[in-house]
Amino acid sequence: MCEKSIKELVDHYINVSFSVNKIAEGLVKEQIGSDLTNDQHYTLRYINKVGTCTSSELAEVFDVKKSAITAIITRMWEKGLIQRTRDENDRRVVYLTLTDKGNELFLKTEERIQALVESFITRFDQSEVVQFLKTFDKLNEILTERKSKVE
Amino acid sequence: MCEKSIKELVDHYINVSFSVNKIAEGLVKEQIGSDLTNDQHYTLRYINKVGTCTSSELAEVFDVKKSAITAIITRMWEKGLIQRTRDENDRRVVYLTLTDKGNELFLKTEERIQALVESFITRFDQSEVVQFLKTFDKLNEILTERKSKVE
DNA sequence: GTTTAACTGTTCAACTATTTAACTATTAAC
DNA sequence: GTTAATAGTTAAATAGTTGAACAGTTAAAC
Repeated sequence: MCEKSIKELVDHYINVSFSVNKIAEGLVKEQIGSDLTNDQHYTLRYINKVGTCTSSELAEVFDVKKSAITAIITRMWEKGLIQRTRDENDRRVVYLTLTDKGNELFLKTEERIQALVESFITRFDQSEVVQFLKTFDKLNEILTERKSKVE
Repeated sequence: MCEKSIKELVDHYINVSFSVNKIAEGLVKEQIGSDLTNDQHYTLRYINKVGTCTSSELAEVFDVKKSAITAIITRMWEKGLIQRTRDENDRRVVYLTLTDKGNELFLKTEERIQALVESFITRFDQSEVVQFLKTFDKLNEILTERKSKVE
C-alpha cells in the first residue's frame, strides 16, 4: 500500500514537471521575443551573473558537450552579443564576456521574464513560495550530487 | 524592502528551476538510452496514457506547432513504434496509437525512469513531497490558465 | 446546393541544438 | 623531450522547431 503511494507520487511528479516545463518554456519564449532563443538567453544570463566564463564551464552548467557550446557561442558572437578573448597565460583558454549590446539585450528581456515570473509567483502566499523553494533547492542538491556521481 | 524580497524569490526560482531542469533532463536521457530521445519517450508516455490521440492534441500538450509533431511522429513511425490510422468518419483526422513494440519500449524505459525519480523522491519526508506537489499543481494550473489567455 | 470558411495534417526550406569523432594548439607530467 | 591531458574548434549526422504554402476534408453561409 505504501509502495503504491510512492509510485503514485512519482507518477504525479513526472506529469506535473513535464507540463510546467513545457508551458513555462513557451511563455518565456514569448517574453524573450525573436531576437534570441531560450538557450541563448540563459547563456546571456549566466555570463551576466559570473562576468566571465569559459566554454567548458558553460558545457558543465548546461550539461552538454563542449562542441554544442561552441555552436551556440558562435551564433551569438556573430550577432555581436558575446566577446571572445584568449588568455595570454594559458593560450588554450578563451574567455567569454558580454558586449554592451549583449548586456543591453539581456537586461531588456530579463526584465520581461522577471515580470512574468513575478506575476504568477505573487499569486501564492509568501510562506508557500519559501517552502516550495526550500524543497526545490534540496532537490537541486540531490540531483547535482547524483550527476557528479554518474560522471 | 518587500519588493526586493519578491525580486529575490523570483531570481531564486529562475535559477533553481533552470538547474533542476537541465540536470533532470540529462539523468532521464541516460535512463532512456539511445533508442529514444526525451521527446520521443514523452510522446510514448502520453499516447500510452490516453490510448489514442491526434497530432493536434500532441501539439497542444507539447506546446509546439503541428509540423513539429509530424516530424517527431514520422521518425517514430519509421521505427515501428507508432501506428497511424485515418478516421473513416472525419477523414482529416489521423489517430495515433502505440504498436506492441512501442508499448514494450515505453514500459521498459519508464520502469527505469520511475526507479530514478523514486530514488531521489524517497529522500524527502512524504509530507514534504505532498506539499511540494500541491504547490507544483497550483503553479501548473496558473500557467495553464495563463497560456490559454495568451492564445 | 454551391460557394466559402475553417480545420487536420503534411511538406518544404531555413534554422537551432546536439552528439560523436577527429583535429589543432597548448600545457603538464614523467 | 616525449607523452598525457586539456581547451576549444570543426564537420557530419540527427533531432527538433518555425513559418508558409499546400491538399484534403468538413462545416457554415447564403
